[in-house]
Formats: sequence, structure tokens, C-alpha cells
Amino acid sequence: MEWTDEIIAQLKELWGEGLSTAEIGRRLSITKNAVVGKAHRLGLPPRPSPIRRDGKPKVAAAEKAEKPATPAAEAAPQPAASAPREAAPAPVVAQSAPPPAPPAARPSPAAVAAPAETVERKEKAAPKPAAKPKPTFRSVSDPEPQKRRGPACCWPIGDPGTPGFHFCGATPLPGKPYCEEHAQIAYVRLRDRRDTMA
DNA sequence: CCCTGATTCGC
DNA sequence: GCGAATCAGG
Repeated sequence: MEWTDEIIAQLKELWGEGLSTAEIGRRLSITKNAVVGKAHRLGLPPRPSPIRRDGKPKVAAAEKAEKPATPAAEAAPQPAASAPREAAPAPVVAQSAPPPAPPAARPSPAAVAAPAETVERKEKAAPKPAAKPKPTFRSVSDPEPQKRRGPACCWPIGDPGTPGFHFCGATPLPGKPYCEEHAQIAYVRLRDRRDTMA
């Protein structure tokens, strides 16, 4: 995996948006582990973790136990690195949204050319779904995005690292990193998105 | 089961 | 540095 500045910036952006690691991973066509791992290494602010890892590392404990480790290192004081980020309820994906709308009633974002193709989670080795010759999207919300220099929709098109990879670039919605149409896809329930697209 | 994020550790 | 495997809670 080649972590270019662009991709890293994307990661930070999405992370800051409060998206789940898996979601970010889907967007960038990488695994959530990669996302988490990188985020961790980058020192990005941790999100509320569903779990609490302290008293029972089964395997890890066993392995660790075999390592003597220098007792002196334990005395090191550790100032908590808690980030100021507290309220990040998120524009977040409506994962827990009520299911009133039948599948058929899905918004169906017209001109959208499914970016990350929502690759199958099990098919990690899947070849690049890329190939999006016709970026029909930007013409809708912004006829001439290339002239603008302000905020740009950072929805990834294609896979990072591949030749045709780029970001949407259209004018984002206020407060969001995506343009109107991509925001639509961005904030829907995962399940729906999975079978709706493709 | 599905989801989630964090840590570990071989590479 | 990277990320799959693993762990663990909801």
C-alpha cells in the first residue's frame, strides 16, 4: 500500500468526519485494518472504541509474559493524549436509521458512477474496478470544477495509486467533504449501499 | 450473526 | 511502516 500525501489527507479528512474505519476503508478500497493501523500510526484522535482492552489479553499476555522487559521502563509517566474531540456524533452514516423506506424507494443517485464500487469484503484481491472513463458527476453540481480552487469534493474515483485515480472535485456541501451527490451515497445505510450499487 | 475500533506482531 | 489476524464490545 502506497500512502501518498493525498491518500493520507483523505484518510484524515474522513476520519475527522467521524466515519467508521471500515467505511473509510471501503471508500479508499483498502481494509479497515489498514485504516485503523495507519490512523494509529499517524496519531489521529482515537474514536470511541466499542471495546475496552485492559485486563484480559489472552494470547498477547502469554506471549508478552515470555518477554522479560526492562522494569525501568514501567516508571515512565504517560500523559494521556486525549484529544479535544468529544462531540462527534457525526453527520454519520444512518446505520441505525429506521427502516421505513422499502429497498425500491432508494434515492438512486442518477449520474453517480459508483466510485469505490464497494468491493466485496472477501474479495480483497479483486482487480481494480477503476475505469470510470466518464465522470458524469461533476457536470451536475459544478460545470467547471477545475477553475475553482476552493474546497473540493474528495470522493475518490477509482483506486488510490492507480493511474486514473482522482477525486471528484465538485463543490462540496457546506460542512461536508463531498458534493451533493456524493454526500448522498456517503450517508446511507451500509446494507442498502451494498446491494444497491454494483 | 452483523457491526464496530484497538492492538499485536510477522513481514 | 504496513496491515492481517486477533481481540473484544454492541
